[in-house]
Amino acid sequence: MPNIYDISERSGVSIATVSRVLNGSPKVSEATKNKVLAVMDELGYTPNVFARGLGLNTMNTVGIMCSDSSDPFLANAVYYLEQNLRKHGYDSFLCCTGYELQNKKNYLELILTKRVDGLILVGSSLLEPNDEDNLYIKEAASHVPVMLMNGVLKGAGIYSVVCDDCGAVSSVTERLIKSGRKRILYLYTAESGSGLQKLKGYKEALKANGIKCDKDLIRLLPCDIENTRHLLSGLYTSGLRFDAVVCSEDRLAVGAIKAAKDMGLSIPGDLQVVGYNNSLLALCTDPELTSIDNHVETLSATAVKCLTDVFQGKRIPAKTIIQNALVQRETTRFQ
Amino acid sequence: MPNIYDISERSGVSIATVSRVLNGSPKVSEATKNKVLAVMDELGYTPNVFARGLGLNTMNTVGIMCSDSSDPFLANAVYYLEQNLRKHGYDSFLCCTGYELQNKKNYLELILTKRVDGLILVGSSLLEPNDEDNLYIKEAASHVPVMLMNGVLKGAGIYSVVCDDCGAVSSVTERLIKSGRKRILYLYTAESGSGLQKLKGYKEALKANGIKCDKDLIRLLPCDIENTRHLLSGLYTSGLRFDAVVCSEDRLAVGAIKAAKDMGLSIPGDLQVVGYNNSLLALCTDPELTSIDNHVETLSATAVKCLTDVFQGKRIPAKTIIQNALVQRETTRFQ
DNA sequence: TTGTAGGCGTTATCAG
DNA sequence: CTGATAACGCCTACAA
Repeated sequence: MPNIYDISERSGVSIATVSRVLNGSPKVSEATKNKVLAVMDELGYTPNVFARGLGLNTMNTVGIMCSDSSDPFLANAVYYLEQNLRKHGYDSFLCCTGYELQNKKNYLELILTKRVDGLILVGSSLLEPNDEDNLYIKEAASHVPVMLMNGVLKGAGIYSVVCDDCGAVSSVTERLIKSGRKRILYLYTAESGSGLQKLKGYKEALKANGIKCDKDLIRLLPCDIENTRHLLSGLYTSGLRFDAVVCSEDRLAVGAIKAAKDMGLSIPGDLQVVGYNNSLLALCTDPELTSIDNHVETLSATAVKCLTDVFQGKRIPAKTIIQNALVQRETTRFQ
Repeated sequence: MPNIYDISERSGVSIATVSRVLNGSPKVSEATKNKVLAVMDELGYTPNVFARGLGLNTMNTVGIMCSDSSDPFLANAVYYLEQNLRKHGYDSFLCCTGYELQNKKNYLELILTKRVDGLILVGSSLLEPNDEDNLYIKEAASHVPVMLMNGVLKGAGIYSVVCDDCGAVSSVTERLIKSGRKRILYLYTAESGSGLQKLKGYKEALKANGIKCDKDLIRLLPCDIENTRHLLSGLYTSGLRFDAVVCSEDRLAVGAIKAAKDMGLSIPGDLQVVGYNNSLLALCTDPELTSIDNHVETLSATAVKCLTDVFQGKRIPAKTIIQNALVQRETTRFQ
């Protein structure tokens, strides 16, 4: 592989001049510039990123961390993030941490080792409910800017882009109530930031409409179709009644739809169902699932925009909120 | 950030010794080793990857290229690849190219620029049907080893890990035939490597069972649920008859299931449906979808294993074949 | 406009 | 076992 000396020699100029051409310095005569470029082309020269990084201490790379990139929502996010970063001239280092705190810590350290220019943490599942367990993130933020996507954490160098999860759930719950539903089941999978926001929205809507919150109607469960299906069937068999289900994940909603069939309930007549994320799954069920769309694309684009703004020394708000939208399909019936 | 000189100074040894400790060289006395380690710990020392890369010309990083990491199959693959690479001590550079040839070329060049140690190209959609359009990959393989996951290309430094797509489709088609189906529709989305392999399997099964291949029953279409649904309904309305559908993607199969409902056909009685990839979608439909599982996890693990073997100078076969398995659910009825 | 020389932080090759 | 010292390839004052 040719280096800057080869180019220098071949084109009869010094390495400094070659370097200048490489970096588009204005103080190089057109003639020498063309000559050098020609030689570079001829020899198939590519600058060595290590050498460059060594001096500049940057490699135009952003680390993306998520718990599990095979989760449909996160997969989408990772995709859009990568696309947007590239558009801004940055490459992506991907890192899937799983759900254990110690792993998250290890990976974060590892990724910092790689001298990334910034960090994007995707998904609220990366944040621990206990605030002191997130100290390692604050520590990281003292080295490079950290963007949280769908999660909020306060600290210097930490920025968040989030959906209005609370508002979205509150709004849809309210619409269910207005359509006559009184016993609305709420299913969620994690006590994570957005999980709690959504729950908050649910409770707010009930309260605003004078409905007492029934603990039996709020269920924390793993994110699994079959499991949800059995749980709901079980609850129904044991006498619990509900006329709507709001879920924090589309997967739960799929389970709910299947359970309805088991229980002989018609959708949306006997039971209305709302999912979250508006993923591909929403189009696969029968009837098709009404779901809250959290605009991953916008969310990702905003995260990248904010991060690159920070790189350029601009000041940006610590928290940016994106509105989400309800996509109505066949599992609900309200205006 | 402390460097090797700081450690050297503080611990009273030369940088050479520090470096030896860093790399676990055996010829360092236990005493000095401990002393150095203590200082490193105290100062929170992290070796600079750029400097290291500069000398070694490697950063223990593998580039992962795929067309679209939000595709459920590719998302899974990316996830498992990342996990496995990390297990072997490699980091992942992710690159989503989209489907245009020129972009693929650009990204490949870009990723090589980053001095990755190897390349994994995921999904047959990265390969062009026209062989000379894949020259850029062969070119890349002259620099670093290239692993193709679910695609085959011959050339020095190019290795493939693939499923037996042909065999899997052939087998399931044969079972449909044995169960009495005669007019089996075959839907596929791309003339890519695995797309053609699957088609080949379909044709082989027909031939082996003395059924003439009807061109009308083979359809190339975009990978979209709604579109598939309408196409099938349209075909049916216009008089085409079929009693089974084999699809190259689960998404197509979802469309087929919905179309069956539109047409008033019962599944699996009037119509049996088989999908491909055994993705989450297969669990969302009603009835649940029988699908061919191509063992992404095994596939990914194998790809990484092979690549790291190559790194270590081992000789590995140019092509490794993984068997896939049929997961029977409710859209088929055969033994 | 161009060239010279020093530095970035490691690793590796020699001597001791 | 340990220490000097020369690469590795690029960037950038500073000089010319």
